[in-house]
Amino acid sequence: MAPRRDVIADDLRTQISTGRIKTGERLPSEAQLASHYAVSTPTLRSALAVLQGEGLVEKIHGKGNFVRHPLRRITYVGGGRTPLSQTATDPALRMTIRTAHIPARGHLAALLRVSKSSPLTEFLCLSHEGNSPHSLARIYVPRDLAPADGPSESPCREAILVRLTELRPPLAEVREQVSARCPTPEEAATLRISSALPVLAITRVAADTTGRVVEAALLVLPGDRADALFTHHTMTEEGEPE
Amino acid sequence: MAPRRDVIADDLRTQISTGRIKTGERLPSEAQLASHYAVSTPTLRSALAVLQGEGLVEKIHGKGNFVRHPLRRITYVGGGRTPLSQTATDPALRMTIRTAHIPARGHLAALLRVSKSSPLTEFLCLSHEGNSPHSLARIYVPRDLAPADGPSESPCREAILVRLTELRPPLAEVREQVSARCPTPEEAATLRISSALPVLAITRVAADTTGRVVEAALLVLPGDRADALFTHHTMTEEGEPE
DNA sequence: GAGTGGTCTAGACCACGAG
DNA sequence: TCGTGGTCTAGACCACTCA
Repeated sequence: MAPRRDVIADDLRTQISTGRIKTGERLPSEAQLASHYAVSTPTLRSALAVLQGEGLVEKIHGKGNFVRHPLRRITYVGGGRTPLSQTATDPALRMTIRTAHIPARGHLAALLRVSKSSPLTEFLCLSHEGNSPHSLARIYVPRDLAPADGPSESPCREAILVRLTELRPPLAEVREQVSARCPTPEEAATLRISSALPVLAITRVAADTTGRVVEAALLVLPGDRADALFTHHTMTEEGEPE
Repeated sequence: MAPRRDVIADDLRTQISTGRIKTGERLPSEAQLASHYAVSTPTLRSALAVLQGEGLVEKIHGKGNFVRHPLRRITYVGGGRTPLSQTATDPALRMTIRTAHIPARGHLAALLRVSKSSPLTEFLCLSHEGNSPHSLARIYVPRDLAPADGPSESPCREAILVRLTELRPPLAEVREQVSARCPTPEEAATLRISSALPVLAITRVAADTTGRVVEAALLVLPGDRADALFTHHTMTEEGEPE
């Protein structure tokens, strides 16, 4: 005999996938659902927790439980040609970028192989589809390689990143370390995902032909709406993939 | 004011990390802990759930809650040179392999680009450190490329995989699709992880110079004990990394 | 202030593991 | 059989959102 929690979760999942509860719509209140299924509130809440873990439902305190928009799955393409490869593939994504000038702190200094408190430029990129945040990227470059831009708030979309790519010297090596983990509370808040939803965390370090690190990027992609793809060509004379 | 759940989780986490509760040891029973912290059992259980989500504690029904051994983090190295790159780096890992002959079903047939029910050999690899499973790999190759081995149960460790690597033609392209997700119930059971712990799921497809797919692998790496590393070299004449 | 989710309680009963 | 965790109840009280 299956736990009531799972029975209820299954039922709601079916109602969502068959469209009986429409996407973006609010579910009945937890109290209503609990009495409808004749269970107590904790039981009902644990059923909802299952759906949250699957990324199907989003709870908003004081407002209710909402069916999440099934977002287009994006694919991050490894190899470091562009700062956020997915923007190239999917023009429907909007992107907001915040620029800041900061000194290299402990972890970053090590990644970029620069001395502590040496000047960096940080690009905080958040891509959206509609109102739903889609991915988060923090890109750090030594300040002398960054576009000398105006103050810290620039609305000019991807132009910055394009310029960033043009400015930097040809890359010799791109290392991407990938891990699966739960988001930090801040990441969960910015991406508006449950803190139980796995994210793909990618740390990308790109070095030029002299061995100098020209970029370090910390990427966070919600597991339910993003993959990463790495293609490795052997025996090919510099065969440009894509 | 922080939730009691988090206060308790913090306290237990401290006790674990300072060694006051030793690794591998059993925690006091939930009832004892609940009365010690003066909370109800559901509250205490939700505190333990936090620690399970962090991979610090493992519950075993009917036995108790145990502090997990902090396993060596392994690194999967992309590029597809060896079937499970981490074995090369870490000789302390044991590995059990089960071989089976199966027909290509829907998903696999597509991955390997073979017709349905064409013969495949499946290698089911489970790597261990001590008693703790470390990673799970299901490797599929067309049967004519597989080592013609004996019956379905062969204990001869990595020899099979080595032979597998030697047998296959030189690779031209390796595509690795990486995603972060929660494990399926079966995966959670074999890897003995909580079903809330994120895993890194890697689908690797390797093709030879003629474009024939010679291997498809489904890798599952628990997020708390494995990363993946992809290195991309540009402008280098076939510079063999590693 | 009305309605929503967030947390917590004190106890019940069931299912699993080991002796 | 006994001790363990697994599930569930019927409420209580607090915190957030919005009119």
